[in-house]
Amino acid sequence: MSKQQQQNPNQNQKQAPKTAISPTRDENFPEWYQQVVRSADMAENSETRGCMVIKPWGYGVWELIQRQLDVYFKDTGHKNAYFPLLIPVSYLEKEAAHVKGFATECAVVTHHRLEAEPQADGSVKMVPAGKLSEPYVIRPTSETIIGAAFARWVQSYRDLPLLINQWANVMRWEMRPRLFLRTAEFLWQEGHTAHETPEEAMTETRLMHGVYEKFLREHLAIPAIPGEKTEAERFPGALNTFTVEAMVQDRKAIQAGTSHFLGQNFSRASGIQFQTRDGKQEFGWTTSWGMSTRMIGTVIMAHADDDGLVLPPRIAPTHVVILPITPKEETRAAVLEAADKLAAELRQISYHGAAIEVEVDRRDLGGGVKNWEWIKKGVPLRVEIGPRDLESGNVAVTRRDQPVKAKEFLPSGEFVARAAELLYAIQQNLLARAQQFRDENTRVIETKEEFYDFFTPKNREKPEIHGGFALAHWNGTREVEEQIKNDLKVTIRCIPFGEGEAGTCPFTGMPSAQRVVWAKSY
RNA sequence: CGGGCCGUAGCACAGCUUGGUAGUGCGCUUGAAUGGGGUUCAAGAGGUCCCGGGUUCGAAUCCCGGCGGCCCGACCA
Repeated sequence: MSKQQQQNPNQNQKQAPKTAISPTRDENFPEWYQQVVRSADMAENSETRGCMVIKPWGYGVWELIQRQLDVYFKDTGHKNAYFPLLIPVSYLEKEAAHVKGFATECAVVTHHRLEAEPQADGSVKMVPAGKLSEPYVIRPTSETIIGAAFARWVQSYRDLPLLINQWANVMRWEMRPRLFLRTAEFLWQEGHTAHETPEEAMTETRLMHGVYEKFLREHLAIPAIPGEKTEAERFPGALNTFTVEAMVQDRKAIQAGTSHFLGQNFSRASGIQFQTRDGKQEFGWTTSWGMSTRMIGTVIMAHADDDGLVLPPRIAPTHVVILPITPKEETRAAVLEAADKLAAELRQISYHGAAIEVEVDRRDLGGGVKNWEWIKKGVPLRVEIGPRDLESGNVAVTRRDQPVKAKEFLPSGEFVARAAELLYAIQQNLLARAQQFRDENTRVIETKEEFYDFFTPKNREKPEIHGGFALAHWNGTREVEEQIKNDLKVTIRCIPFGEGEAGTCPFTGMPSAQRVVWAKSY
């Protein structure tokens, strides 16, 4: 691409690109993603390696995700709390599988101060001093330190269930960062609960799993397949891991939220013990579940198009942007006044129990620059109001889920009356669209040949977007999973719930209890 | 940690082969026009050419060493 620009820079500048984002999804999906994030002004890379700066527009989306998820947590009886960023290394060591899973990506704090060390050239270098007797890791997750707290808080069966959630940042030293999708530091929530019986803990695990599935569908307009992880993909230290797997537009899978049944592994490790109803001592049964800023990346890859971000209205920081068209100085004041009046009327309208968020963009920018900015930001509704509309009483409305030029003129009053309805319709349409995309790219597969063909690009040199979700049988062994992963980089994303029909594993000819979902993944 | 590529203005890059005044586009500032679609014109600001050493009258350019980044692989909530 850069070569083309070098060869013919003038032509490239004069030809207005057909799409706001280049390259397009088909041309280069990963690069398209980066450009969407940048064009929407959501986040940027920081000078701290692997970490991002989340800018107001991106953080606004996160705040809405946070706010709405939190309601579900509260509704299901959870309370928020906060635990330390730094975890003593000895805590991690308590659970063997857990420490093994996270050891390779821990940032370690070994010192507690800096000392000035004069250099030969006269400058001063600050070097770590005050070595800690026991190092800390910056939390990659908080099971161990929350477990230690739970051990203090839980004495009796009367203290159970203990239902806690924390909103926090965590750090996992990633080798290959990508904005929102995989960064060294990210924001998330982690729920941690302790229960009296395994049944109760499992019910909790499944309940929160259901909350995630519902949240994705109703708030992010993403249909996800709920199911269980195989042993190979399980959370380190968990007995069961449940996932919601979404498909994004390059047809890969992304894990959009996980809920773990931890059995007594972590309560043994942390000493979460309680006196039972019949006076015995027993270890508690714990769960944990989390959803992160990765959801923002998921939303982008699920809904954005070649003109930039497309936000589901429920998580759009601004629902309606009003663009005053002020071609002549004489009419300028009247147009702005009408725009403000329209904004005020819209703010009286309720959408999902809160006022519609409206912004009047009065910046003195020329032409369609402003309009394109809002397109790239993914605002659900754009409304133009100009001198001609003052006379006709109309406004020009464009939905972000429709083509850029699909402008509809509506009487101003009618638009106000229908604004909430339009937002519901956009939300609905995005979900339907994503659902259709997933269905079109999900295939029931019976043979090994068909399977390998499905996941092999036609053009080896420059792989096109290919594959999708494959529903195929599996004999339940780790060996098969391993083999497929080595051959195709395809893994089992989940074992879906529901009555699975038995069949034959296409890779081994052995019996299979049910079909599982295979895909390449993020 | 292995293989490849690259460090020049806020961003994207040209210039390096063949050493000789630091460039282009976007963005930014100011002014004017324009105004239902990514607008135009004019003026302007902005650089330790990654760092250190060497060769040379002279280094962004050549040589040596270092540091940093990107991509592919490996690893992976």
